[in-house]
Amino acid sequence: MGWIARNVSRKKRRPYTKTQTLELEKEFLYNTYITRERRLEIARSLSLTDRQVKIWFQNRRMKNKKQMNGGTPQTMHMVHPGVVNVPMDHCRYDVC
Amino acid sequence: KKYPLPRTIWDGEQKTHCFKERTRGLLREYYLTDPYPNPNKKKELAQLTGLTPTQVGNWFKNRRQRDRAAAAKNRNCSINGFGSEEGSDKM
DNA sequence: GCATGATAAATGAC
DNA sequence: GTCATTTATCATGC
Repeated sequence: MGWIARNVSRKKRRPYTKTQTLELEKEFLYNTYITRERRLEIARSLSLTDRQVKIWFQNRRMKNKKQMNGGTPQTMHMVHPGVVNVPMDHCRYDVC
Repeated sequence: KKYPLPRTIWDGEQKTHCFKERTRGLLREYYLTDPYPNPNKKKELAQLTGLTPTQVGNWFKNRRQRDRAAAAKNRNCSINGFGSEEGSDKM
């Protein structure tokens, strides 16, 4: 693959804060698709870039889709069955 | 523990931390021939092992990641020597 | 403490 | 946009 000759630096993965994730989840509950305008608004309020919010929604839709058809829970880090789904599997600090 | 994790009705590979040796062997074997299985192959391997296709995908993903890390480490250890490139001893 | 499976950000092909 | 993938990180068993 191309990973041998990869000179262009990749943006380091930075886990989002609890607040950031919570707000994004809230927005996702209202709309799984976000408008450009709303995206800019959220990005500004959460100190994220427009692109980051966009990507977050894309990844979140994929996660949603997987949860929809995946159905059977056999993962190690599942949320409590029976408990109304708390958005966020693990995100501990507000300063990541 | 964070979650008690009740044992669910699931007769495949359970929520174990580590898959069965037979499962790992099977995945390993295929990995050597093709580290990038297509969705159909993933499904097939899933049926063969009792895992979900996602779990199979995760296994290959982790395997590639850790192989790359090992290869990179090798290259660092012997910058102008012969790094044993791909493939790690422990899988 | 490390191996291992799963997940969260980020990228790129299409 | 989706989707497979990479990279870093998390959680857990041993």
